[in-house]
Amino acid sequence: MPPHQRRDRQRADRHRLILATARQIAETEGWDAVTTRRLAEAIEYSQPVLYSHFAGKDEIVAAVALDGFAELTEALRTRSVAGAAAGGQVRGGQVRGDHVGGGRASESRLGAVARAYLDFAAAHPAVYAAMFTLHTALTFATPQSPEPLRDAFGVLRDSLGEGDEDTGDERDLETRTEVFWAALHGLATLTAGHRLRPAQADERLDLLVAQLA
Amino acid sequence: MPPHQRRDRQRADRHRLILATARQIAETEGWDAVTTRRLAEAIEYSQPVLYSHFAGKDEIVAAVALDGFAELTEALRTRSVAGAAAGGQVRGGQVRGDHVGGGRASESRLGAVARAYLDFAAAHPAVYAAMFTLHTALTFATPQSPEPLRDAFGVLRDSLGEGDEDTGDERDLETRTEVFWAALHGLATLTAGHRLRPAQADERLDLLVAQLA
DNA sequence: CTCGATTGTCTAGCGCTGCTAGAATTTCGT
DNA sequence: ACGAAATTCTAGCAGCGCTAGACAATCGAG
Repeated sequence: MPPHQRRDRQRADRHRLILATARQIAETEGWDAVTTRRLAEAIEYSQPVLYSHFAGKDEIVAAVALDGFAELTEALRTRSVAGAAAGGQVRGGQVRGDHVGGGRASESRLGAVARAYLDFAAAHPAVYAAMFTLHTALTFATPQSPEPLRDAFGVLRDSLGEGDEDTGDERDLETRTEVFWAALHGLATLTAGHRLRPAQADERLDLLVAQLA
Repeated sequence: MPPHQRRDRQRADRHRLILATARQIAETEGWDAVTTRRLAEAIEYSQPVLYSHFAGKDEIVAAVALDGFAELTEALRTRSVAGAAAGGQVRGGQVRGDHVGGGRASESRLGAVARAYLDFAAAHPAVYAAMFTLHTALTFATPQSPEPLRDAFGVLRDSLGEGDEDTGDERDLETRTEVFWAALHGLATLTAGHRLRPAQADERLDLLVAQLA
């Protein structure tokens, strides 16, 4: 009955093209350069086409942010196990191609996750800005939060709560995770804004991990 | 020879009026509502007058941010000594009129400063956004940084380095201050973005202070 | 295979933004 | 009181997000 499959597939492709193009422009020239006219020209369609996929520019940014959360989660997961094992080379996903930080001989799982987080923010500043700085209408810290958001938070929590498995204070673990996340987020944004001494990045990370362990 | 004093004074008044109005609109309706037309109408002048005081809108935001740093420094200083003493009521500056947090019976100086920081960010979210989130062209972490910026950082550093006065590691103190600031900034922004559980604010602050002490 | 209907796309334009050139006005020194 | 200088305003430009209505391509039925 429905051989509209091709049209649907083409439409989905264009959907992804819009997001990838928006992301690429944002990453190279900043989000201010991502205008509807510019984006439409880049995908070789007219502006109204964008609005047949997304309700508006905000929704495009939100979609990029959501993808970012999924990629961040994957990066944290990958580096989490790698860091716990030996700190081996990282494969797959969005991280490949970036000159990721040290990959130290032996690093705590907490340190590996923290480093992965800051590496992600540094490697994809525009996506990170879409996730946190630009006020997308994504809700947080509630059951209504989209899945990728809660997943990312979950990896952070797991990396904190591995030492004391059954010590009971799960409420405290949630709070510790929030503080951990806040510290990482602060380091990420202040670093991106050139508000911290660039050379001391590793020093700050080590200190943070030491204080939280 | 120069009785232009009145004109100069009026001009300075108008300068302050512009900043105060911009800040007020931003604080009540967000920075998006601060347009040059809106601002010009509010001060009862035409738009070009704004450009005889500031090079552009960005410079207005930057000026508000700079004022914010001075006020933050004062708030931290005040609450720092108050917290070290007994945690008494706070007076003066921008904090008056706000229902500042607890004012606990006895709190560490570190805790008092941290609380003052988060209170400031919560009480003046638009100013705090101008200081950090909006990408003003203010430089940091260099000798060229404007004085109020280095002052605010200095208060944080002092609150961290009071225990071990002459233990030598001043380099480490600088790094500890950066991490402290990053954690506070992360808590402030994530809280403002409703990304943390509102009820656990005190819990997070206590945990952070305990980990850094 | 053709034709009407449906779907998809584009052109053109609205109200808004930050910003500025040049005209009109006010204020000043003589 | 008048010409010069400083100040302020009117009007407009290019670009923004977004949308209505005209146009073109594709589809299903006869």
